Formats: sequence, structure tokens, C-alpha cells
Amino acid sequence: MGDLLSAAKERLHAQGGRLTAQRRLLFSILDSLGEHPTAEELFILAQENDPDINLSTVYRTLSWLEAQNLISTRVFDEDRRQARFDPALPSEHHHFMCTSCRSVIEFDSHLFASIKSQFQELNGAVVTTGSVVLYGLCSDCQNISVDRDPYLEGD
Amino acid sequence: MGDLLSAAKERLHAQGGRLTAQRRLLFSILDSLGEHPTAEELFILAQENDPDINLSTVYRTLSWLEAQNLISTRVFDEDRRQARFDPALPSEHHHFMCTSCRSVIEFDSHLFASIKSQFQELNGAVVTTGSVVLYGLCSDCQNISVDRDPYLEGD
DNA sequence: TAATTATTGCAAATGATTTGCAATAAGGTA
DNA sequence: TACCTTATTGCAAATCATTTGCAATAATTA
Repeated sequence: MGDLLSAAKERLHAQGGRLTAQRRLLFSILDSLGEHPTAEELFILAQENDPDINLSTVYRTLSWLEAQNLISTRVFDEDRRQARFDPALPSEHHHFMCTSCRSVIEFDSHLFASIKSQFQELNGAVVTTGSVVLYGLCSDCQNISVDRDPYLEGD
Repeated sequence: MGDLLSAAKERLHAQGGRLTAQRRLLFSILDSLGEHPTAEELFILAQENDPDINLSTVYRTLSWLEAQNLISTRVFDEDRRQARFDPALPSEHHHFMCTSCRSVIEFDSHLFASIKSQFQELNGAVVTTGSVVLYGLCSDCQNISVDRDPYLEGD
């Protein structure tokens, strides 16, 4: 932790950008959060510390972070139209999403490199990024519940 | 080919649904199309045969097909918020998307099963579905973009 | 401390997708 | 074949997540 916060600060300084209270707050939330929040979720978390922060500011900050390559944006099929923000560099890891509680678990696999090179050789393509996404029930949710309808909000 | 069209007809009949001209058209376009169109792209293709077809009808037909499990819906990160429709059973296959021309190539990999089981064992999760998505340049676009990219040698 | 201007909050705009509703037309039925 | 029933359509308006224009605000610099 502390990584994204300090990296973002540096970038801001180098570019003549300004470290506002809102940005500092958002950076540090993302920094300490072991999750993949939607913009809305991050907004709600931020409001606990700054009730006047605006959702636009959240989106603008996230866009800036992505342009800086400090976070990555993922759209999971289960979420349909809502993006999730991954406070980590892109293409270094893979994701599992629990279809019940929507939590995201990151994982690595050395087999991914083989899949990539296999595809490249077979198709003459150059693969620059990519990842694996798995869906299912996390160990917690297996006991608790029936799979929730992914397109119904709330419950 | 002919697969989706006849399967859809059967389902409609069994459910008291009606095989309208619009549906027949959309089914057969999807059936013969070796691509992963967005709703808009499918709409434009359909208009060639039925200039009065409505985009809502396209969306409604796609939703129905997905509910029937006859096609699957994918949201690629590169497309941001627009969904693409995969005129294939949601069986296990993976995708490569060219970041230049946005074409999608399907592929298989026996290594995916290993990634899945590896993750399950390690996390106590049950994985029901999932896939690999790769991004890069297809063989066609490699030449084009090399020619046009001023930062690459040999301009 | 003031000046400059990047950033904010707000409201309105966007773009993809969904939905309410009256008009239309499939697919049975008489 | 003509008629009925009601599933489906086209249209317009509504949603939902996200973006943008703009005047007010505030972080940095002079």
C-alpha cells in the first residue's frame, strides 16, 4: 500500500497537476482497498470522508488514473454495463468473480503465457494484453445461497 | 449454419411465440454471420433487407435468444459499454479482439481447464464458467499499423 | 497575498439499452 | 377465407452509467 498514492502524486507534480483534497481521498481509498469497486461504490466510500464530493469528480479521477496507467478498467459480463476499477497495473493478473456476492478474487497463472503464445503462433497475431476471467461461487457463498440473478439489482 | 435458425424456430413454437419476418431475418443473419456484432451492427445489416426494422426489435430479439441460451453476450473491455453478441452456444471458447479493426477471433485451449481447476483447488471456489480474452493486432492489422506508425523504424 | 488556471460541483448531454403503449400481424379457429 | 386473440412491433420516452460545458472554487506560483 502507499504505492498508488505516491505514484499518482509524482505524476501530478510532473505534469503541473494539482493534488486536491478530493484526489488525495480517492487515491488513498483505492490504495488501501483490496477490492474492485465500481465508480458508484468508490463514490459512496468517499462520501464518508467528504460528503460533498461529486460523482463526476470520481469519474474524472478514475479516468486520469487510467490514462496514467496506474489502474485498469474492467467490464465483467456479470455486471453488464457497469465498469469496475482495478487498483493495479493492467494485464498482470486474472480475475474470478463470485456470481453471488460479486466479490472479485485475483489470481495468477503461469499457463496464461502458454495460451497467449499458442494463439500467436497459430494466428500470426501479436497479443499485447489479455486475461482470464472465471465465474462461479466463492467458498463463502457455496454454503449460503442459490446463485442470484445477475441482472436483478439489490435483492 | 441453419443451426440457430432452426433451434430458435423450435423454441418459438414450443412456447407459443410467433415467427415474425423480423425474427426470421435476424435469426438468419446471425446464423450465417461469422462475427460478433454489436446490436447496432446487426441492426444495420438487417436494414438491408427490411428498412423499417426497429432497433428495439433487434434488442428484444437478442434478449430472447440469450434467455433461450442460443447466443451469448460479451462485453469486451475495448468496447467499453457496448455489448457484442456471440452467435454460438455458450460453450467453452475464448476470444481474441484486434484493437485496431475490432474483429474477434475465437479459439480453444486445453490449458484453460487446468487454469480453472488450479484456481478451484487453491481457493475452494466452484467455477462454473469463464474464458480467456486476448487483445492485440491481428495479422492483417500488423502490416497496416506498422506502415502508418511514425515511431516505428522504416517509415 | 494576489494571480493564474487546473479542478470542482452542478446540471444537462451522451450513448447504449430498456420499456410503455397503441397499432399491427402471426397463427390458430370458426 | 374471414375472424379472433394476443404476441410482437415501431415509436417515443425512460433508464443507467458515464461524460461534458460552464461558472465558481481552490491549489500552486509568482
